Amino acid sequence: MSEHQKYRSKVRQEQKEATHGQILQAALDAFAANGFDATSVREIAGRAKVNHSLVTYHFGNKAGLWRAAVDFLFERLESELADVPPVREADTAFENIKLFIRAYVRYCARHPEHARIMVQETISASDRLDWANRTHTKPRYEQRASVHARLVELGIYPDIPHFEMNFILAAAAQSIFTLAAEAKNLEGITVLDEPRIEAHADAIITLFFEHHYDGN
Amino acid sequence: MSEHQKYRSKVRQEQKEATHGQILQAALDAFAANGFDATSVREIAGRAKVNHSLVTYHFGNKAGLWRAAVDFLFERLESELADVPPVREADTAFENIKLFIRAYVRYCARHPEHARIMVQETISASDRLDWANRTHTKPRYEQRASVHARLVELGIYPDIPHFEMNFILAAAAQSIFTLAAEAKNLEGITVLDEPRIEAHADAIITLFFEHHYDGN
DNA sequence: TTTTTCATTGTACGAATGTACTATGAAAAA
DNA sequence: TTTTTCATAGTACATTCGTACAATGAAAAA
Repeated sequence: MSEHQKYRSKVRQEQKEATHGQILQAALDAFAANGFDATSVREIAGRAKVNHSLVTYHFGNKAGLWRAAVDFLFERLESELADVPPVREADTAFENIKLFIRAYVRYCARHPEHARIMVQETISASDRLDWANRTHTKPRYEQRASVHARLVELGIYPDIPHFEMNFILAAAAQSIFTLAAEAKNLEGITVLDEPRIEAHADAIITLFFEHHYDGN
Repeated sequence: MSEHQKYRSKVRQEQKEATHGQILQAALDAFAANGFDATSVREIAGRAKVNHSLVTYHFGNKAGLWRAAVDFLFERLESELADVPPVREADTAFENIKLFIRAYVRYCARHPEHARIMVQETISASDRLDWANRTHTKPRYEQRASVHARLVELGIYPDIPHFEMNFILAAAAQSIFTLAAEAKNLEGITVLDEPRIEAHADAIITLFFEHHYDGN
């Protein structure tokens, strides 16, 4: 092979990347549905319609595939929320935080596997969680902390710790989509259609920011 | 054996019930930590320090043990929240719903395994979930729906569907305890000590009922 | 005392697991 | 054309799984 050849055959490379992507997608579905330990490499390969050995070939091992899947999730999150206007100017901060909440609710509905995977891993307190927090969650968390401080300063957020606010808001936004099976079961509702998603964003915004009981 | 003998040896019966209870407790811990499929009967037996065959003997099979564990959880929930004053009288409704929220937050902190088990099962959308919803969740949900209607009528709750309110409130109350590993990881915080539990209840009540941003 | 009961223990087995390994064969390189 | 590469497929293996079933032995019953 020529020393200068940087690219192998384009056809082959594209085929390889297609396989890589199929396995990754199948892994996202399977890990979200069943969690890491209860998902078998062979099940993922079956969903992706490839031989089970290809998982080892493309990702080293099962844990490597999981990390690749989680990398994918957070990179997509970052890119899909990239154009939400930042919370900075006092006169637009209130509208912008509501825009952000709405955008995040839509993201949760579009990609429920993200929260499903992370919730299961958090409950198990695995060392995969440590890795994911170090690599993805914590940087984002600290970034939001400064936004939180600004919003408290502006009087938009009540003066409760970011720690509390972060968990409450994330849980409120994610839960009906992460737990869609419960919604289906309790109300016969399919939670992932558009009007219902907007209704959920409305509910959170109303409850947190636009509702006030004056104490009778 | 005499036809009239209803009770076998008390000593033996107590010993048997003790074993039964040990297995049940171990199952709660294990199912909460790893979910149904990723928990092995042998691991549960190991935690309970009994032979693995006793699981089959006492509970028929793994699924039977799971159902017994979930029965236990909901019965304990019922009994531990039994003496929270009901929301009926208009002049005490606001205080009473806050009392209920505080009591529920405390329950979530005291027994995080409850939400952990149910969340994992809901994400997996197993048929164990169908059983649990039919047997436990749905009756409680419908009971709360009537309380919700009363609170909307009184102007305490905003006029958003019970469906939304139920998910948001439950998620807000449960999340920091269900996801205690994340709290530990992000802030180094052990979430289960008493002042922090009260702080969490305060945060929810403030955010939902006592905070209002007037727009400006 | 002898017999019966039954909570517990021990054993066994087919199925499924993660992954290391070899084999294959079409396409790229020589 | 012949040789090499490498993405994919097949095989093999130790380990663990749920659970069926037989063995045990101390306590209860007779």
